[in-house]
Amino acid sequence: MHSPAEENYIKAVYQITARQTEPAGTNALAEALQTTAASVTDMLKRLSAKGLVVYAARQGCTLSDTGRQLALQLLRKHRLWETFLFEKLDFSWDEVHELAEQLEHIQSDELINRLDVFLGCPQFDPHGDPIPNAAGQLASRRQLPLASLPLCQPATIVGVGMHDPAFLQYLDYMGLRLGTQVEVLECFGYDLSLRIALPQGEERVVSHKVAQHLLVGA
Amino acid sequence: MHSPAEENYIKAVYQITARQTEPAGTNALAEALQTTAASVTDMLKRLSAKGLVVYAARQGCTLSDTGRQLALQLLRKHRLWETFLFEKLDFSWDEVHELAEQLEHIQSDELINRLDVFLGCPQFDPHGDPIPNAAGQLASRRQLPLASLPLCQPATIVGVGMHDPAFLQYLDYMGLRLGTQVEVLECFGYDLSLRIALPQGEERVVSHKVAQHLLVGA
DNA sequence: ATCATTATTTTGATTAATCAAAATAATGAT
DNA sequence: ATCATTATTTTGATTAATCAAAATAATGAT
Repeated sequence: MHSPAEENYIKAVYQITARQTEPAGTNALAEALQTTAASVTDMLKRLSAKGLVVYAARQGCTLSDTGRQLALQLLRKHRLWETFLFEKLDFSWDEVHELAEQLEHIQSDELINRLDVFLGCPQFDPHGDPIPNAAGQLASRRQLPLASLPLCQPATIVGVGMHDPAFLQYLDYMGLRLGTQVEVLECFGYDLSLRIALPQGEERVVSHKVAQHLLVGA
Repeated sequence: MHSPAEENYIKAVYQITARQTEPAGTNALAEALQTTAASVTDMLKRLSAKGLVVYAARQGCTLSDTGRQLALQLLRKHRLWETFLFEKLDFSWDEVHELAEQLEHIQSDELINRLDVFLGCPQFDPHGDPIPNAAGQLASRRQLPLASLPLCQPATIVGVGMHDPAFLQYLDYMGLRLGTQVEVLECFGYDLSLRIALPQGEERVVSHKVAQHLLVGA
């Protein structure tokens, strides 16, 4: 159906257009895909001919409806494979992304649906990101950065706003995992770092940057 | 490291040279890979330059030591994925091959070793074929075709000599699965078909062709 | 409005993988 | 030994994916 290269472009367009209102630019795509602008222009023409993207020279690129559906299916596959690797094969949450980048290109709806059932139809992946269902729908959830959580209001860690392996390893080291109960005890005005309470009377101090990328549900 | 196309050639050379003493011919490879002789000649030159095969024009092709190691690792990945699909995702033994053809190209030793552990380090795949270990070693086993089993000697189905989905579906339908106890009650001289006993007093009659491709362990 | 900078596209090439058709080597029968 | 058949390779092309360098369009500052 579609080559891995094509699928990677579709994912990149999806990701870039998800965080901005303008169409994805050639350079932004080249950056995201670790390739050159010339290659991107070339591929966008092919994807446009296939009806997966809307593209006109120098206007940038957006996904068509079919392109968006494809992107959501890829996201579904990626996140289900991540869940499999984390839950069943005991990979850590900083290791699963790279492997899922390969696994998401396996072509079989039947396989992915059975994997979904095998995993118990999870709603969220190991990073707390929502897993699209077979129809491409994403669960939504009430969440806010730990940095925005009021003092003395217990909450649960439900996700991360950054997927950098170093950040994830740091969170593991600090005992800050999905599902962990947290409560902000004190905010230091100087650098906005937070003193937080964990279960069993444990305490941690985390920087503002960390608190911005730790998502909690009330 | 190696492209899926290269890996498929290596597998084909392995399979062909496993069942004959001569090197694999260009046409035989083209047939196995569903491609043309011209493409094969071309690829053999590239694989030879990479040191994976031994090839000289019009002499046919054999695997080098590194090529053989690669072939065994591919076989390991293929059979472990088949086992996963069969044991965990409830695919039937006639469905697993095609999916494993894709999955075997996933590049990660760590992944495959963890999958191995997750599956309980199985020695044999859903067809009863041995799974190479991480060092490329294959378990061997005493086995013979049901057609060669003496009368009134109980045995267990341990493998199949043919992987055609239609054959595997037929065996399922007849209740002839890996692990099933069988005993030959009678051989009909006319067409060499066999009347066999299954557990719980069940009986079946199978053709000589079926009996040749059903492998049993005494 | 003009010009320098920046973003994007075009041009010309490359590599991997493929094929059809033509050329060549090997084989087997006489 | 010769010739027809068969197996294999070569030649010339194609497509997908890529890139460096050149060309072009858009943008923003003056």
